[in-house]
Amino acid sequence: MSRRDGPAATVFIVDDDSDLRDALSGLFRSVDLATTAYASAAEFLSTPRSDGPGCLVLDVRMPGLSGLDFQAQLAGLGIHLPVILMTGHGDIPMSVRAMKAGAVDFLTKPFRDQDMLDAVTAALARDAERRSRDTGLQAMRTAYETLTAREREVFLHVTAGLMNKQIAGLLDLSEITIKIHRGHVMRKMEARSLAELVRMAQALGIAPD
Amino acid sequence: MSRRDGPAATVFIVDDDSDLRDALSGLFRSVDLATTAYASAAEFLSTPRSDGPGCLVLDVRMPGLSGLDFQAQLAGLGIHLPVILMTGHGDIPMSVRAMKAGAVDFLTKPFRDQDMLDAVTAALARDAERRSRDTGLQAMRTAYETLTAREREVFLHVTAGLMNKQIAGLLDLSEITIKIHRGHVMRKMEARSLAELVRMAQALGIAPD
DNA sequence: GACGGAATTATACGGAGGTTTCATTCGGGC
DNA sequence: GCCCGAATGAAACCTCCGTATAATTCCGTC
Repeated sequence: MSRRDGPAATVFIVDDDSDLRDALSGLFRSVDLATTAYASAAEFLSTPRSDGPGCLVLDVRMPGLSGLDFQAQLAGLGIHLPVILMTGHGDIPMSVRAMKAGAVDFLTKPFRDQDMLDAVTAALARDAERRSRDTGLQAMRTAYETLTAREREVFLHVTAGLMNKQIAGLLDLSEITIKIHRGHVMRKMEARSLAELVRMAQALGIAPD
Repeated sequence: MSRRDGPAATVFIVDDDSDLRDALSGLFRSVDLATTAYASAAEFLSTPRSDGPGCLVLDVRMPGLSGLDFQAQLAGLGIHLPVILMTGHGDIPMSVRAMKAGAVDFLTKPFRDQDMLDAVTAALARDAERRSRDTGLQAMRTAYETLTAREREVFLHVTAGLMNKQIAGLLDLSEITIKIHRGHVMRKMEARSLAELVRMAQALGIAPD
């Protein structure tokens, strides 16, 4: 509860150079950021870790998986932490590739402490933003899971703007049945108005076309 | 009508090196891309130009405004063309800055023709995507402009999910008046259902909170 | 001063939404 | 065989939405 970036944000450092790991750890601790350091991507992956807010600071050149390769794999592993890359022997194509892949920043060693701190601040802000976007969405997805197949059909057509009788015609059902399903959808999704349901459909990516 | 990127996509080249301008023009014409070249940012800005689809290919080092400075100014000038930067004497911080500012790519001279073509293809795709997003939005904004102040208030509350009588209470009006305004909103916005109106509100950034 | 648009409200009516109650059918699962 | 949830639907009832008609007020323009 020390900074504006929220509770328990952790900077995960992955670098094979123990001196740099220590230096970075000290730097981040000096601004009250929790820090955990690893000597390799493999060590990071094999160590149990809470999925709290944070960001990754990766060295590009490491034995085993390079920082760039590791970055490319993260999404597939379900890890969405923002990434900051650093390198002592980089080139422009490398940095461009990293930025295209979504890196927050790409720093060349030696870098100024303040540049690293700025990058981490930006990364934590991005993570916080993603998390707040995700939080509401997760509850919606969970609620959506509880819908039956029929209810999902009705959900789709209702949020597309069709009237009950039109949906009834499409699905070859009676209007009263649509009303029942529609009521179930509203209750299960915890929507208090059609407008809210439409917004949920948007957030869930349930487009009419 | 020669490529999948739509009608009349133009590559705008801005570089003070006339040899490179000619080479790039030839390259783009070889794949049926319309091309216009300029020797400086100022020349580009002072030349009348249709606002059709396209992208910009900028040299970083130019007399007058540099490619990076020019890129930074584009949004303020209402120009949203995707930017590809190229340089013969760049460094990593420069490329990172450009990518952070939204550049599609950052190429170092000499580059392979195919790399430039790939970058342009990506840039045109990004432009086409932005345009298709913008097209519908522009019509909505125009329609929204025709709404009176009262109608906009009602629009806001309706798409927030409030009932007519609740809106009437908030605005200290009778329910029938809300119904009238609501009808006007639907007609002026050309929305055929409440769901459609809610989606428009989302697209227009008219959030309840 | 006349005209028109915006805003307001009332009455009335028809259509659409939503819930409750009751009832039937169909598949699983114990 | 029995129970349960999902799906279906009919009847009744109430609320909400939407429009048409008509009227009043205010404000700015011609």
